[in-house]
Amino acid sequence: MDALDGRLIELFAREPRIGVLEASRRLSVARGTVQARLDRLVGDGVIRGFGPEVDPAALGYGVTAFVTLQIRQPGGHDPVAERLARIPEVLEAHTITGGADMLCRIVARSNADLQRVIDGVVAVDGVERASTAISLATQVPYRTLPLVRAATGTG
Amino acid sequence: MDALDGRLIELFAREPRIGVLEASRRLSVARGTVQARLDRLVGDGVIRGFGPEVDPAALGYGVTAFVTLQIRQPGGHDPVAERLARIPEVLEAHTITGGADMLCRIVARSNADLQRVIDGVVAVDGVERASTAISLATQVPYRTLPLVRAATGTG
DNA sequence: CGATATACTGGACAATCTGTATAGCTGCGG
DNA sequence: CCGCAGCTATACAGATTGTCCAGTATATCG
Repeated sequence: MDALDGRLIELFAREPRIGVLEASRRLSVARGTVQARLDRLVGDGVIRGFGPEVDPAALGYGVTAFVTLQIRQPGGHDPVAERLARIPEVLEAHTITGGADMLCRIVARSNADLQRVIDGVVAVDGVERASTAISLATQVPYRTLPLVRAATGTG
Repeated sequence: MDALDGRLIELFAREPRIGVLEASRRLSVARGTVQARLDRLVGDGVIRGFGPEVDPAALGYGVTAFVTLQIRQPGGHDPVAERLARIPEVLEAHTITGGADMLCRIVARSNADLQRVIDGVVAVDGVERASTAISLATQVPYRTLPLVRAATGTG
């Protein structure tokens, strides 16, 4: 990861459609270089992929909430996670340190719908207790560019 | 959003590189249809973009933590968010309901480095208190495909 | 110091894809 | 019954991709 990698990622983040050739022009390097760098970044897992980023809100799921769970320990976390994964509205789940055992991000169509989703979560076998915090506003939307810049000494 | 949209998103999520033409072949529809659908999905904001997904862990930031903040109310949330946004390791920040005022996702290079990042967060003017939960494992990685399927009645 | 490996440049090629446009067909709503 | 919207099928020029190659500079190693 050097500065060129950083600029490359930034460029593609800003204008994903430009393609390798145009990118090489913008960065003033040979096309083969861009191609090689990109292949390496993907190969190393730095870039997970170029999939479409779907906005849950545009799909009608305008309510986001963070739910912390307390798990009945005997079973362990994995079986719980496996069942949580079956709920489409559970976008993400982590085991965490601290008072709670897991933290998940869920979405719902409305506050009323949120109740339904939460019911689905607490109905998961092994979940003892759930505590919900609704996201009122996304002050900083998920991003990684500043981190890339920090890591590569770019911009 | 109908089933074709769902299959289209799923296809591009699985193999982002295939291109419009190949996608039209896979879905057995005309190329123009795929192009029109894609344009509409992007136009409607359902698909935010096709930017590279960067893995912070591959960049050396292997530690993820969720920090809940209590904010000194007089200033409001926005100035705090604005300052949090300047910290590259803050990947995301929300204002939330419940005991705490904000929840942010941060990353760091190590547990020791996490201390540095948290110090940076609590140093933000307006932050009264911070409570950190380290992510031990990502049981369900961030995903939206199941939601797309649920919303479109796909597979 | 000399030899080898690595990365980048600049160029070439065929095959493919994109952007864009047209015309005809079909189902739905007025 | 008519018109509109969405889809199919097709066309074409221009651009891009995947893949080579040779030459050069920088770095590494013995």
